[in-house]
Amino acid sequence: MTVRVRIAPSPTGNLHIGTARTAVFNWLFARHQGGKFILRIEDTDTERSRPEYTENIKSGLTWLGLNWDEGPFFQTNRLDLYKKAIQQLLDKGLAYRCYCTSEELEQMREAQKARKQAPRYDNRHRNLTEEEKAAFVAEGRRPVIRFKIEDERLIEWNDLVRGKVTWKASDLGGDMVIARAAENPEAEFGQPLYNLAVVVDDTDMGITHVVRGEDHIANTAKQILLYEALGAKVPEFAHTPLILNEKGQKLSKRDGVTSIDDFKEMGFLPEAMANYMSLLGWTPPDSTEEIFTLSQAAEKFDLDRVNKAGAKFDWAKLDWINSQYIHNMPADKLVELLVPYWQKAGYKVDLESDRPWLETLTALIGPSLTRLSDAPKESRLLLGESLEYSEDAIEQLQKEGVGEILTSIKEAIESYSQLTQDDAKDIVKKVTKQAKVKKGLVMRSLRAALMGELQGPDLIQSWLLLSQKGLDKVRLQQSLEQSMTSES
RNA sequence: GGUGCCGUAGACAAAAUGGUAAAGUCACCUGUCUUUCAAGCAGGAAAUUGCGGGUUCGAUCCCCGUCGGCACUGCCA
Repeated sequence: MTVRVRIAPSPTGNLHIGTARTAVFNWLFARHQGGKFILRIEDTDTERSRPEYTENIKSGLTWLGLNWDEGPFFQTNRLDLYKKAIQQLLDKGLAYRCYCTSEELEQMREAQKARKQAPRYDNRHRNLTEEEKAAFVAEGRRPVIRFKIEDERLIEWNDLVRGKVTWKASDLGGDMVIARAAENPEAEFGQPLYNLAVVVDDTDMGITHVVRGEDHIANTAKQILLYEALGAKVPEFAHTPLILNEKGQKLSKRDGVTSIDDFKEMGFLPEAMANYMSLLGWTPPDSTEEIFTLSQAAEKFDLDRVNKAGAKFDWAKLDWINSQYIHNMPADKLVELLVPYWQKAGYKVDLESDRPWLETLTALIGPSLTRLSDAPKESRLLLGESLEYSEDAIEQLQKEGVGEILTSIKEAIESYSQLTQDDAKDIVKKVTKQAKVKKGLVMRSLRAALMGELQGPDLIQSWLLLSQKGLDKVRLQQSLEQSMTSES
């Protein structure tokens, strides 16, 4: 039997991290089993569904490297299938028309709550007489279709993550709505609803394993009933733990950044995101190494190593994983990812005309980056024209003898048309000897003069970069003025 | 209110068919390298395995209870 799994997002928002993580698990499972990973867009909620969200979901999955083998299928293109299934249930007497108004239902639930009872539909229209039906119709009411749920049923399945799960049908809230009321008075019934559409699709698409978040557990119980009613084979189920926010609640849009787009924008790499998401609730068998690609994970992935407890989302760990990917990326590749962030920050960089310089810059600041978006901040002193001296840099510049040292360096530079690394080192050595001071003093002073700060990436490299832009002389001059004015 | 699930260090978590001092990773701290920061490397600290009881020679792993957290409880998905 070939394994077939699916990710079935609804296009009512951008690709959410929770959906993406579910997609990761499905993808890993499919790849490990040599099965198929299918994308299905659940757009039966026509009110809230938007094509741009579908696009966002597709591009997000693609960005993460979660390629699908079939689809995307759209539920709105498959309405006939659902209609047929609903009609079938109606014909078999397993479903019926319910004419309750939403006000009536709400009132009923309120009353139940007031009596401290569990809110549920009381199946009041299950056995309407023809006269009663006719009366509702005459009132202009349009019915929904409800699927009968027999309270005494016990639903059981062997969950691939949680083991044996049992559910009493009486805890499912009464007969469930599977189709909305028709908007068109001619129609038999309206839009099919989630649980019905899912079961029809999963059956039709030959889905063998349904891997989804544990917030769907109650739906699984309902859906098993539907599979049986439709005479379909029940697939295997696996319910993964939820991703939790800092407070331990299900991560939701209210927690700020939750869409994959946002993470991309913030400078996270797709490999890092996928890596981190796979670790949210799953551990590889020999788990001392936590940096791995999706394909490497797929080799070892198994649902029985998926954890049952919810996983708290940890920015620090994501950052660390992201930094690992950035640090291990060759500069010629990394630079291409950095350019947009520089440009967004207002720096006029042009990869085509300035590639070697930008690549050297990238190699220099690479190890300081946690997110791609750190690039402007980490490289601003090398990219920017003007310089603001920090307090300790000014202090450094005002130290005795520093002015002379900088002057010597400035003079030394004049004799080079193009400074090389060796030249730079030679100059430092010479000036150090000449001034009879420690090398540290020269380096610190030079750093203060060139960068305006006392800390940062390798100074010689930074100097060379500035030199290639002709900025070293300018800054040396500027710092000399700075030290003079302050000295007086 | 009901139902379900979960509860190992700040976070993610491993392991034991019940058996010697409970993996690993991040964060944190220290050292090292360096002109400096970061990265890297080396090391350190951190858990009476939610709590109480039971079974047992022995439980964190089994049983009972309890507390806490979360999820679900829609003509959303």
